[in-house]
Amino acid sequence: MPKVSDEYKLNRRQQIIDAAYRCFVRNGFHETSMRDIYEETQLSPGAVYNYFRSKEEIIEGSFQFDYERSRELFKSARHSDDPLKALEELLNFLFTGLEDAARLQAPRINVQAWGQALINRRFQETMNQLFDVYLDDAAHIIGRAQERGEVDANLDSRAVARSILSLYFGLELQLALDPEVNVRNYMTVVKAILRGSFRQDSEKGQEA
Amino acid sequence: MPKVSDEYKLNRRQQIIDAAYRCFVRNGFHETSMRDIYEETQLSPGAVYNYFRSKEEIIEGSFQFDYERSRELFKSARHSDDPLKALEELLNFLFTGLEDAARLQAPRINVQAWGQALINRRFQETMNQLFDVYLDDAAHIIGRAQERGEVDANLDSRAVARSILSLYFGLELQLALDPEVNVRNYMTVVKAILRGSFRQDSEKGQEA
Amino acid sequence: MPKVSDEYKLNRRQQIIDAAYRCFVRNGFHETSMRDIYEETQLSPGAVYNYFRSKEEIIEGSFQFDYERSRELFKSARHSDDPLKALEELLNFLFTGLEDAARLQAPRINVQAWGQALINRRFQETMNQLFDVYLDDAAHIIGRAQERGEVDANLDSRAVARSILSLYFGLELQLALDPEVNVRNYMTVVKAILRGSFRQDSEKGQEA
Amino acid sequence: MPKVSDEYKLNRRQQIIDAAYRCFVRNGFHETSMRDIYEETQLSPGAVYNYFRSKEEIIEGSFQFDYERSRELFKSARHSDDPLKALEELLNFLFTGLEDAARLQAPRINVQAWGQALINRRFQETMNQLFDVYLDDAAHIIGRAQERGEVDANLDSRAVARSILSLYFGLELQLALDPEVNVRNYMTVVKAILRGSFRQDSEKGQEA
DNA sequence: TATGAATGAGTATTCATTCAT
DNA sequence: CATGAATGAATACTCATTCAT
Repeated sequence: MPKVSDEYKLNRRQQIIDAAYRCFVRNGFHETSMRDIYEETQLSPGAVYNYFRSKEEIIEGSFQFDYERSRELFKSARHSDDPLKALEELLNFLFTGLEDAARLQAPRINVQAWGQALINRRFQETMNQLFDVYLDDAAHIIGRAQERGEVDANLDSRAVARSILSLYFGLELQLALDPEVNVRNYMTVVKAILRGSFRQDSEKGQEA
Repeated sequence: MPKVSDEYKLNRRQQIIDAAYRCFVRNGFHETSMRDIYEETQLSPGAVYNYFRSKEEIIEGSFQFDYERSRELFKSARHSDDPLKALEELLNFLFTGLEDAARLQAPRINVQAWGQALINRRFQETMNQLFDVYLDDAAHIIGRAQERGEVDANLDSRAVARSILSLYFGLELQLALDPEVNVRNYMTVVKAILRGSFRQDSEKGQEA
Repeated sequence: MPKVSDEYKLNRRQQIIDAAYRCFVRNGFHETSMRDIYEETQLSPGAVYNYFRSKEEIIEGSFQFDYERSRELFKSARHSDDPLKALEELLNFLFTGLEDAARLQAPRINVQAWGQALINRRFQETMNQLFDVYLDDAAHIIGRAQERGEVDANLDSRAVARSILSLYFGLELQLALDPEVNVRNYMTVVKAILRGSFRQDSEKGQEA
Repeated sequence: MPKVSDEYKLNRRQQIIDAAYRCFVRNGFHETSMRDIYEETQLSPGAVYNYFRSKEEIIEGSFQFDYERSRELFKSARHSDDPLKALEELLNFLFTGLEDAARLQAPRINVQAWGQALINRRFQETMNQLFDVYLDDAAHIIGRAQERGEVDANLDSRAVARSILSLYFGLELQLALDPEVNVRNYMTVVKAILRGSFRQDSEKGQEA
């Protein structure tokens, strides 16, 4: 086979990642052998190794957050006039994305990736970077909401950011174990928390 | 060699689990070989296999939620006069437990266990059972709070329960990646959410 | 299988080396696969790896010069009253050893080892050490013979030592390619060289 | 692409051999992959295979004694009036050639080729042929010297020839391991052996 | 019960070679 | 002639598990 277009190569690469993805969803990273992958790909072992240097590289290739898009949204939320509203819109985007991802069983991959991140240096760094960026942005947004008197100023803004992250990743975990989880209802709850309408006024009235 | 007391056997069993636990924290389930385990145990391979039928059994043995105690607390919370208060106390207990567990690096084990649950039938069943029980109890408590007009009745009680579960497991994930996470501050945020004091009145005043 | 005597283990080790030796003689280091070795051993792959950490270790184990014995002889030759006679006896021993070794096809292994020494650091060091020791000793012996007026003092003693080494290794090479080479006749020539009786007086008489 | 001149093809062929030679000197035949070779050549795998049918053919191509020239010299030495003198000149030529070859690290290739000859039929035949021709010629020359009373007639002429071959190949081995070996000094020793001046008269005088 | 030597299916990866373009 | 993607048999080595002592 002669020289081949970059597109051809990217397609092949994607083909391998897709095949690996299906294997990983079925059997996990460790129960999936290279054999499984290249049989699923309908390629020869050598062909797979033309596109990836190792199994680990394939694993890394198989989970890709839409990092760019969400980072962008976080950034713009930082400068919004109404930080909580921007945060809500952002979460709306993220949770909707999760709903789609769940249909592709991405949570199954990602939950395994968390475990991998505890073992593998490169994974860990990627994961930490991701978390830190999100935490920083979210904490900043919360901080601004606190300045505006919209969020209890006594709360640690980073802790609030962590709780929001938990609401996201906790849902991802639950979706991994059960893809039928009703994401819409869950989102409604998250919004209620952000809006302060989770707890009813009745009691507050009593307290007042 | 003569028959040996049950206590002796239990001790040996625990000794193996402890050794395995240390290995798993260090290197994860899959990067830990049986060799690693029996070297850490100072036992022979055959000896280990006298107490566990397989590596998988050891893995299963190595993560044990304090299932009994928390179930009990959930049960009693179900019948409390002040469900939200009972829930808060319950979460207080669970989060404090997590703080302790983090010192033993248990979250590192549990996060891996989530990944394992996606692959391994038995793990999955255990995990689902656990989740379902917690979800059922928490949803029931929330339902009662809704009946009492303390929580927005429009929210799906199970979705609320899921969000609470997320706040717990999301923290566990963050602790696995970074054991220095400030659990106290996080708990304060969770309480603020439950009490409805997360969002400030200022804006609500405007709405009124 | 329980704990086993050291003798047992040494025997197994030797059994593996012997099997590998036969394979190497047949097919060389590189054309011999681990599979060949453990099939020749009638052992399982794992069993072989209980005794050797790698194929390379087996290769190293498979060629063992009688280093100790010959070193000893070299040493004592250094202090002999009649250095050339001692050297001759020494060579007698070495060549006879080679004759025996040739029956076991050892030269085939050693010639390959020379090639390996050019590639592999550890081999090279071993080989160089061996050569240096022999060269030093032989050069010293020649030096003493020169002092006694028995060898042309204009010759570089180390170069003489090198030529003696060549007579040895050159024979080994020839034996590797053809085990039927007549070692006795060859030894006679070497002795004639050492004794100066290789070249006939006839011509010298003419010169006188 | 159009048909191409023979010169072009020969150049390409030589280019590949040169590249392979460099690789073999560095890493040996077996640690050198075809990949190494065609990367060193700056050619594609397919291109290399247009000029050589296999890796083995490249290996064969990479070591080429100046067979023709030395055969010629041997032949003429056979018919010389002064056989020993002719032999000395011949060796002079061969050793000088070795000195040059050592600068190109040819001994490193040849020592490996000896090992290869033990494994590979074609190599073995080539090598044996070479040896036999040399041995036959050298033995014949020695025989003539014996007839002329210049060499001890009791020595087996073929054994003498073998010892001379050893002096040559033994030096090659030593040069492979250490290219700094002083070839000039070594040649002086070889000449002294041929001339019978290696051993001093002093002792002989005593014997007389 | 404890031992640890032995098992052998399984692993990721390599690499000489081919052939469609 | 040149390209280089594809092939796939072969490789060294691992590791959960067994079982004779």
